[in-house]
Amino acid sequence: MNTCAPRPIVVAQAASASHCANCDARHRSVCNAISTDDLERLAASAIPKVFAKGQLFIEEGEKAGDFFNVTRGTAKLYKMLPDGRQQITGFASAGHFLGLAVSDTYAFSAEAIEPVELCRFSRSKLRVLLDDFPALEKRLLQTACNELVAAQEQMLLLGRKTARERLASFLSTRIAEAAACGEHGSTISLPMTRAEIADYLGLTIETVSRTFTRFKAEGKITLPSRDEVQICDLDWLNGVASGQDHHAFA
Amino acid sequence: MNTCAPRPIVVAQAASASHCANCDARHRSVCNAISTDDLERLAASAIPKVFAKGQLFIEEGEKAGDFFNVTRGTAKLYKMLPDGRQQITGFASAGHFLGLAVSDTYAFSAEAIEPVELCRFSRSKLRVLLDDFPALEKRLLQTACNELVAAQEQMLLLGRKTARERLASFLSTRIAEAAACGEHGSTISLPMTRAEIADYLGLTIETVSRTFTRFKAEGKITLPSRDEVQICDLDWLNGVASGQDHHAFA
DNA sequence: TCAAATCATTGACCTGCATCAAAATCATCG
DNA sequence: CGATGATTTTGATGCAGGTCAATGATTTGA
Repeated sequence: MNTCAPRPIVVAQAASASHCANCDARHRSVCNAISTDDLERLAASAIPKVFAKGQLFIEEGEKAGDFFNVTRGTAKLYKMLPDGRQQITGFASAGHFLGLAVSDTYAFSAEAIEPVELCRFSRSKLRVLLDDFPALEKRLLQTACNELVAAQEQMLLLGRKTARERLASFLSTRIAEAAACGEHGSTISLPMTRAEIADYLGLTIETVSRTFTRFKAEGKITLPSRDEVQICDLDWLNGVASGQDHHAFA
Repeated sequence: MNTCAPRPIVVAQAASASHCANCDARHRSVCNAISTDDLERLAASAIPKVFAKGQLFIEEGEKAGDFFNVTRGTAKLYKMLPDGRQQITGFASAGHFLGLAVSDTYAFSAEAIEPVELCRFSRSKLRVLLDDFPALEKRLLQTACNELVAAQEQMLLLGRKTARERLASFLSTRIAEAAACGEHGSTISLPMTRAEIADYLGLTIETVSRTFTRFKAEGKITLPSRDEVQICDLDWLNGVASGQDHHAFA
């Protein structure tokens, strides 16, 4: 069974306490552009939904009728070629806004890689919200700019970095994201499989696995469990990630 | 000498006819969000500039004080690794808005690959414009979304496509862009060198050259000159670009 | 007009990562 | 549990595209 609510569920509250007011992801999502007083307006347009691991909830090429805001869990965003080759363009976790596209069809697919909770906005309802709350639009533009910067960084990775550098960049980014969320440990947990890491980094499963093994053999990381990585030498990791010593052999 | 104005220059007009009103690129840029009546307001904030081929006008990591809107010519946008490896993330031609970044430093560098004319906006002046013209902000968000979609497509290319597919995608996109600008011929002119194409596609100069040669040998394109490509079989090109027949040998 | 510099093409060879193929480990559930 | 299937690791081998090295072609400038 896929149960998706490991935290206490707040059921059928009085109308005054909207689900938006209780949302853990609010402060880190675009919704923080809406003042507390206006949260009910927001809550009226946002329909909470839950998807089990493996469920596809955005499909490339389909009519783009809805926007989503992830409040819990992680989804992979990806594009595919007709013969099945897949490129994951990003992982969306709590606070991530999905569907930013002017076109009337989705440009990518999205699938839950662990139980995902999100809020759904219809295109039309979002338009009304944007007209009523210019701050929300500003916030959305900011978000889009940040994603653009991340996308450029990923292009550098995919176009010019070696397998070692790609995996180091991936781990380095994850550590930084965890730190930004207040988790300052040296261990990160990876909700995605090796196959998904490979599809994100433009590599194969085997190369990802071998590179993990080599990092471990070099004493730079440990692998406490299948989905945990402990970074032993963060400076070294960041150095490799940024492409220093491409041809050094230390 | 680098002279950059092959078209008649409009000099020192009466204040009533602003440079924005005469701008060829206006209708295809974010500036078309501003009504004709308000053009003077826009012109007062936009300072025209010219850069010769080879000039760097945005440098990654520098303080991001200005935004730019290209009105003529082409610039390459790129990121570099410390050892010189370069990834071009895009080519910006007339109508392209540059500098979209929330951070206070530029995330990429920009260099003119042919004489470039552009309008410069200071961060502060742009902010005022955005506050006064919400439509401009909406337009900017649209633009950012479109670039995001293009970036995702490029990630698919860099992460999963073969050299043949990459070059075919590049040519296919260029043909489509030309068509969108009203040029419906089967010949495209490339303002960039082979090295720049390579840095855009995540390949080497040699591989780009060899792939061009093979396409020519297969009768799918001709190369009338160094910077022109004529597409003989557009359907074939689009097929290869979209990754069909990865393992076909026709 | 010609020399020098830049850019493009072509060829020979090499390597990092992909592919193919087991084996080992882990997760799920009857 | 213990069996079954999924995931990960490891090994052997192959190849697409990189590297190195000339040679042509085109542009630039004196």
